Amino acid sequence: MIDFKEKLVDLFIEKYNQFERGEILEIIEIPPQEDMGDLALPCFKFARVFRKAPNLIAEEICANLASNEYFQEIRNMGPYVNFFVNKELIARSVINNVYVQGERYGSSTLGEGKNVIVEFSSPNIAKPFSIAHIRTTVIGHALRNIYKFLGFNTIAINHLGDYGTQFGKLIVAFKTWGDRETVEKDPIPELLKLYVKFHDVAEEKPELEDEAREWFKKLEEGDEEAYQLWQWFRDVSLKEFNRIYEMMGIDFDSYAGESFYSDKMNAVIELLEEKGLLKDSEGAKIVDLEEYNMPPALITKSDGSTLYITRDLAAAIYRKQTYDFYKNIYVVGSQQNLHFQQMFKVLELAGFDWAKDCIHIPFGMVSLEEGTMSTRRGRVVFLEDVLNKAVEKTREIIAEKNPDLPDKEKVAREVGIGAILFQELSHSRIKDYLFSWDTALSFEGETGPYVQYTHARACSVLEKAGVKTFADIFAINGKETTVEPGRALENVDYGLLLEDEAYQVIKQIYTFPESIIKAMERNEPFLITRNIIDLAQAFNKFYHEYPILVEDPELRKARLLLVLCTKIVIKTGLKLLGIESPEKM
RNA sequence: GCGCCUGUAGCUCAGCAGGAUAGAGCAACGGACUUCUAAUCCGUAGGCCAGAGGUUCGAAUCCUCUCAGGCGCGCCA
Repeated sequence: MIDFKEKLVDLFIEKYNQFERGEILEIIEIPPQEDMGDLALPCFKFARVFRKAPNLIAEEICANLASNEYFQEIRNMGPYVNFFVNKELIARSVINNVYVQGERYGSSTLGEGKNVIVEFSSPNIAKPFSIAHIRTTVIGHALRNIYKFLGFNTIAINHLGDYGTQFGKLIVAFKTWGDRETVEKDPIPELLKLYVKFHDVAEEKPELEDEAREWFKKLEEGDEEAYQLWQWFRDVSLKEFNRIYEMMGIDFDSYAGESFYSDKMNAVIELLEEKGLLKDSEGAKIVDLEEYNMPPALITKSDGSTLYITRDLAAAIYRKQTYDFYKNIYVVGSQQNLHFQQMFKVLELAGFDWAKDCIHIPFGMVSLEEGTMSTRRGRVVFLEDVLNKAVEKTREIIAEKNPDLPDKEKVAREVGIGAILFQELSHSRIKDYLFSWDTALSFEGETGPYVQYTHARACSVLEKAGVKTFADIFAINGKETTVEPGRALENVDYGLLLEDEAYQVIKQIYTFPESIIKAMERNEPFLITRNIIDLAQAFNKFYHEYPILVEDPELRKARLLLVLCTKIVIKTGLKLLGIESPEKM
C-alpha cells in the first residue's frame, strides 16, 4: 500500500536535503479537521534553523513544493503546510490491497519465526468464573489473535490457579462437611459453598487454618488422598470452564497451571541459593530487593512450602526452555503490579537476560454497584449468566425486529456474546470499571451489535446485487471474471468514489493495518475496536447518503467495491477481537 | 506511612513521545423509513480537561505540589 507519509517526506527532502528523513517523518501530523487535508507539516521546529517565523516558513515551503501524483494539493495554512492526498489514488491503493489480501488485509510477516507467549484467563479452580475474569480472558484472547495475525507464533497459556493453600482449605472443608454426590451434580457452586463455610467457621476456630496448611503440605508431598481429591476438584472445574470458553470461542495451547510446576520448584530454590540471592528471614527464605526500592520477595514460607512467586519463577524458566520466547506476556490485573516487578527483578538478578522480554499487561478492576466482588461473601456475577442474559436479550430484539431471520439462535448467540466481548475491548485496559447490566446490554451506538449490524447491512447489499467476490463485481460491466491482481482494478473508475462520505470510508480502511500494529505495540486491543467503530460510522453515513444499487454500471461497480471492502475489514477486525460477524441479523 | 494507577460533557470513554476551534457514544430534546436492514442517519443542547504553581512561542498532554478515588506493600493467590 502507498505510504503517503513517506511520499510527503520524499517530496520535502527533495527540496530540503539538509534534513534527515526520520526527523521529518516524526513531526508529520494528522490535521484535526477534514477540510484541513490529510497530513500536515508543522513548521515551528524549523524556526530556529531558518531564523524566521513559522508562518513565513510555511508559506515558503508551500511555495517550493509542487503537487504531484500523490498529493493533489499542498496548502499553506499559517504555521502549517497541509497536504491533500490524491483521493483517486488512495481509493485505488486501498481497494487493490483489500482485493489482493482479502481477509488477510492488515496481516503481516513482522513476527515470523518469533514465539510469543500470552498467558491469560487463569481462573482459580473450584471457584466461580465471574465477570472479574472476563477482562484477562477477553483481552488476552484478542492479543493472541493480534500477534498471530502479525505473523508471530503464539502460545496461549491458561495458567490455572490449581495449587496453593486454598486447596488445603477445600480438602478440609470437603472432608468435614462435603458430600461427593452433591458436588458432582453442581460442582462449582457446591465447592464454593464449602469454601465459604470454611472461612466462616475458621473465624471462630483458627486452628482450621493450620489444618488447611497441613493438607496443602501433604498435597505437595504427594499424599495419595490429598492428590485424589485435588485431581477431582480440578477435573470438575475445568469441565465447567471449558463450557464458558466454548461459548466465547476461546481455546488454549496449554493448561499448564501452577500445579504443573510443583516438581520444578526445588530447582528454582537451588538456583537462587547458588546465585547467593536467598536470605533467611524469620524462618522464611526471601530475596531482598530493598536496593531496588521494593519489598522482599518471599520464596518459601517458614514451613518450607512454596509461594505464588516461586511457581511463577519456575514457570518463566520452564517457558524459556520450552518455547524460547521472544516475548512472554502476562495478562493479569494491575493489583499484581508489584508481584511482577519483583518476579522480573529476581529473574534479572539470577542472570537471565531474557527477563526483559517478560511483560506484564495490567488492567483495571471490575467492581459491582454493591461493592467489590468477593467470592467469599457470595457477591459475584457469574460470567455465564452475563453471556446468557445478553443472548436472551438479543433473542427478544430479533423477535421484534426481524422475526423471519433464519438461524435465529445462532445469530442471537453471536450478537449477544459479541456485545459483551466488544464492550470489554472498547476502552483502554488500565481503567477500573463498574459492571452495569444496562451498559452490558446496550446495543446502540458504539457497541458490538452496531458494528455487526453494519457488516450485515453490507452483506445484504452485496446479496441484493448478486455479488459475492471482487471478481463478481469486476464482471459487472465487462467480460472479465477471472483477473489478475492489480490489472483488473484498472477497469474501475475510482473517480466515482470522491464524495466526502466515500472518501472517509476509504481513509478508515487505509488506517486499519496501522491500528493493528499499534494495538500490538501498546498491547491495547481497543485500538482496533476504535478503528472498526469509526469505519462502521463512516460506512453508515455513506450508506445513508448514497444509493449503491444504481443503474449506471460503473458507479454501481465502484460503490459495490467500497461495500465489499468495508465488509471484509469489519469482519477481519471483529475476528481479531474474537467476535463473529453474522451475515444477517 | 511508602509505592503504583486513575481523575476530560449528566453518564461511559477517545485524545496525553506538547501544536490549529478539546472529540465520540449513551441519556435529553427535535427531525428522517411506500426506495439497498431505522440495532441506522441528521440536527440541538451539553466543557474552568480535579485544583494550584512551573517549563515552553504553544500545555488536557511534560515537571512539582495539593485534593479525590482505586490498588498494592512477609508466610493468600
